[in-house]
Amino acid sequence: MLKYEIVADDVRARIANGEFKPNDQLPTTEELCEQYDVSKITVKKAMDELVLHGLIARRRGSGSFVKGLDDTGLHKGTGWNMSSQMTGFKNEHEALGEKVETKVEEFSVVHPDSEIADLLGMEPDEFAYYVCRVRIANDVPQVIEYTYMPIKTIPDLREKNISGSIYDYIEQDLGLKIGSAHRTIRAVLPTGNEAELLDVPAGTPLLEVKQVGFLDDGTPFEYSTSHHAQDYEFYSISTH
Amino acid sequence: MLKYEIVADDVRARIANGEFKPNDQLPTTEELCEQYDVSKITVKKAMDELVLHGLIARRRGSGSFVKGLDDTGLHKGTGWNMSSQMTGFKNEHEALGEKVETKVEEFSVVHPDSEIADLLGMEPDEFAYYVCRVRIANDVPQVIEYTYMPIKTIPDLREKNISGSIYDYIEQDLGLKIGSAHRTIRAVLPTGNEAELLDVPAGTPLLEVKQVGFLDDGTPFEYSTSHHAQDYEFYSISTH
DNA sequence: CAGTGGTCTAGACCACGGA
DNA sequence: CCGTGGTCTAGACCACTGC
Repeated sequence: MLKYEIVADDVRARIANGEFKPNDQLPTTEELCEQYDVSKITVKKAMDELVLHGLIARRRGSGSFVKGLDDTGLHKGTGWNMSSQMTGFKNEHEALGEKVETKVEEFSVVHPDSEIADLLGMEPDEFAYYVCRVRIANDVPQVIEYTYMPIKTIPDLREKNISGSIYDYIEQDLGLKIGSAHRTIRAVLPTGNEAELLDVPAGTPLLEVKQVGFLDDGTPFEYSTSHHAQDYEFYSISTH
Repeated sequence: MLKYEIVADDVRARIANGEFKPNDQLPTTEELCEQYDVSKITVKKAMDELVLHGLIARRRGSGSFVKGLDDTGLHKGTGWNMSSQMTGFKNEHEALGEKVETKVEEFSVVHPDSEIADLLGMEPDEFAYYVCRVRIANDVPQVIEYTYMPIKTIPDLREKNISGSIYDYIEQDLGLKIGSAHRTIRAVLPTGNEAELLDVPAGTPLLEVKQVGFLDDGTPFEYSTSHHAQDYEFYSISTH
């Protein structure tokens, strides 16, 4: 394990167990260097992680402070909410001990329209898989997904792959690495068909997440639109 | 201007002007060190910025690559969408040359309920300003905001401040610095009153953004709930 | 095995905050 | 003024990719 991860994890643990409370000032960089026997830059990198995840704020000239936040509020679970948004529906819900099912509504090979082809870096004559799935947790339909994946990037997709976790297929079977996702979020209403598949009344507001997924070398591998029911929440931290 | 900012800005410009195209490999770290006459760590920091903003991907052992993305897609404007989400409604829309108005629906001093008081680090007997505003751009109502701000942190708020930009009041008049925001996003329907104020039909889906804002020393200064109409989109980039 | 990016160091120097 | 965190360097070493 990297040194800066050890430092970040340990300081995070000390915040979680109450040694450092909201609004407390943390030890100075120099003190942390001594405590963990690492250099200043390593402490800096560790603290930058905690800033990125919203646990602390640092101010030149005055010090580092634990953010005034209760664990009971917006800030649920381990505090690693952002990263869980990259592991996929199945892994996320199974980690919570929920029963996960997937209903494949459609699975075909198509030429995506030009907007989607552009986003995926595809020529007009290339093919992509098109998958429409309803994801179900504990017998309650949660979300309907419409996904396009270029065949040249994600080859040989089969029925058995798409009824489980496509992310696992990509990372474990194909040996590729998922790097990042660009998302646009809106509020929408279900179509008649969606209301039926998601088992919600017509007029129920849904959270739409449009996403382009990228491999770790920057290649786009997925364009998907998801319509989330059941009061799904998206969590995000911004920094100046 | 810092060296890593110069490097990051210049590489970003070279991507924007087409010198580096989507899926191209960037110069190696060593080459960039020579081009800009800086050290390896400075190039690393500059490239980390670009990774964070979704422009490039880096892979140990093989190189750095421009992400396969058109400017015309999700990736609008200057590519700095995330950071614009920290400047407030007025500054954001005036930067687009739009006429901005604010209708103050309510302005009072209250004891917030215990959940909000907790999130703002307030004792039960403390007071907070409560503001309800409708923000209007080019004569079209865009969003209705319900905001709580602790008086101890944001003192002496007046009518004239809330009809402009509260963020400007905090940063320019009070001399405080805004640091970060934690947001939770859902889809909701307007109440009857909201539909009227936002001038949308009942049943129009709205994007709800619940937010706790923090100063740069980690003090929470704002709890707000916003209901956005007009197909407002929220943009976000996640990394593994 | 060569080439790439990632981590880490010790130490110099700078910018900012607050008494 | 001192104490804080931020930037930057030169260079050592490590980890991963891909031929």
